[in-house]
Amino acid sequence: MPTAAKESPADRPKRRVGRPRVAPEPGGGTAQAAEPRDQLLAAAAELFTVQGYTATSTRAITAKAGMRQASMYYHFPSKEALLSSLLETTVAPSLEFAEWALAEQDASAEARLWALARIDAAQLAGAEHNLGALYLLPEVRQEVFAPFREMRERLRESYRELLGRTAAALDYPPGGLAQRADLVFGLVEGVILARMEHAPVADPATYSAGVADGVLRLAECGRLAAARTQGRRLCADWVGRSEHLPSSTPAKDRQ
Amino acid sequence: MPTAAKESPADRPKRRVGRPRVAPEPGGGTAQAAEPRDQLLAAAAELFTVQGYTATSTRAITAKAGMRQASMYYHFPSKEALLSSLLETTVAPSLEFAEWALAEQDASAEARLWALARIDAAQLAGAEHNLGALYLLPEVRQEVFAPFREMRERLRESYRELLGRTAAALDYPPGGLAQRADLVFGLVEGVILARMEHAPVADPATYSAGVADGVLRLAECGRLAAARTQGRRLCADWVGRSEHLPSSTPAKDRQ
DNA sequence: ATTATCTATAGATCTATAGATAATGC
DNA sequence: ATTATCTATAGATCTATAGATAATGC
Repeated sequence: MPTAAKESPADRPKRRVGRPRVAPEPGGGTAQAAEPRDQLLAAAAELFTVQGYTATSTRAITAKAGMRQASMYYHFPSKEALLSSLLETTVAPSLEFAEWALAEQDASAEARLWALARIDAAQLAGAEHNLGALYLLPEVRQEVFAPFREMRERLRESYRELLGRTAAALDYPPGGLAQRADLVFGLVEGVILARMEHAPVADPATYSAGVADGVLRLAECGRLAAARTQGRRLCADWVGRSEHLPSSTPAKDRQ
Repeated sequence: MPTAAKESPADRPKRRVGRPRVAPEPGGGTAQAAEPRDQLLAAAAELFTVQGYTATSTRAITAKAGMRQASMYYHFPSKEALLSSLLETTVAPSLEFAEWALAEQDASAEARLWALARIDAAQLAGAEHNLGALYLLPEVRQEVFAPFREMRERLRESYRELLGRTAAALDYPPGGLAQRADLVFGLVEGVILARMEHAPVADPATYSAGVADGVLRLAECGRLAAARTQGRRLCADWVGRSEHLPSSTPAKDRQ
């Protein structure tokens, strides 16, 4: 008989290699069967978004993940690495879409702008634990996190670029484009702020479509209905497309 | 001869009561002649907004203010009290305007909404050290800061209230008002996010008027020009009004 | 005497490392 | 033998308090 099934069918507690944990899985939070690395990421995501980075101790993270403080360092070299990993998985999907949309010359700039806002807002609204708030952590200004700030800056640039290609942009006053782009970006990220104070967004799909509509209103593009129709198609194309590719993000990040 | 001039005319270094400081005023930052309490607040404002609350030590604050770590506790009972004081002076002015505007039944809801956004955005854009970012600090969720979260919630409510009184609101879908209010609030607070990543806003007056215009576009109020004209008048009324009153905020907070 | 600072430090953290240990794999 | 955990702890913080001290005020 060749090698037995690598993943046990989850009907038994799955015996793992290595010294067993002494700390119990705390009820609720993390899925029991998850990999330790993912348990740590999930715990850190919740604590960093709610309490902040410096205010969250490695002890608190590991307690929530169900292990001892020092065991974290078997999976991550530092506390910073945890935040880096979370930042990475948060910004990457939106940025990938932005760069794909920029290249889709067939669609109108308005439709692509709508679609970008729609995808971006949906990701912010739908993610567990308001991950977008991680970018607002002051600690992200530290030099270690510069790569993620740059990714985010590229995302902002994509908004500016698409906005500049809309027909309405021709009528903006000099210097108005940059300001308008700030407003647009702020509108999308308003999702983060809303989540910080309210409960999680009830219906991400509707909400993010409303955000995307708002973006076009702000941009003073007319013909909203047409752009929305075409934009929806772009979103659908992207989702279909990325489902065939070997996804870089784990399946549970999608929804 | 009666009591001499209480304030020396600033031509001499002004001899203060109490043991002299040993730490030098660090160049730049704080005005030399400021009160120690204000020096601490200014230092904390810069450090909290840039580095975050927990990541900023009392030692760093006092070093920037030009005194020793323990001397802070003569002026403030705790590090939390410093943040509380900053939060208070940041939210109070906008909230005062909001409550005045809500009561000004003579003006249209559109004009008052424009004016609120204008005043609020100008305060966020013009303040030194992006003080609005203090509300985004995760630590503000702690119970001690609940009063300030409530003040801010009342400000958000004011936006919702004015938005609900616009003519356009009649056409919003059910449940659309709350979402629209979130978008509006997010748009205004986008100023904070823009400042977090860019340089300070070059021209707060123009910028904040642009934000206020954007709010009405988002709200789908027509007749923007009329609302803007009336809104500008409301802003002017308020500024004139508050200059006669005994201001609760120190003079240097205005600008 | 009062004021505003200082020095020194207690006591409580917090991150990361060293080295032991209890499982499975072969 | 390898893996994934554990216990224990070094070393570096950090906040707040105790008590001394160097000015001015009267």
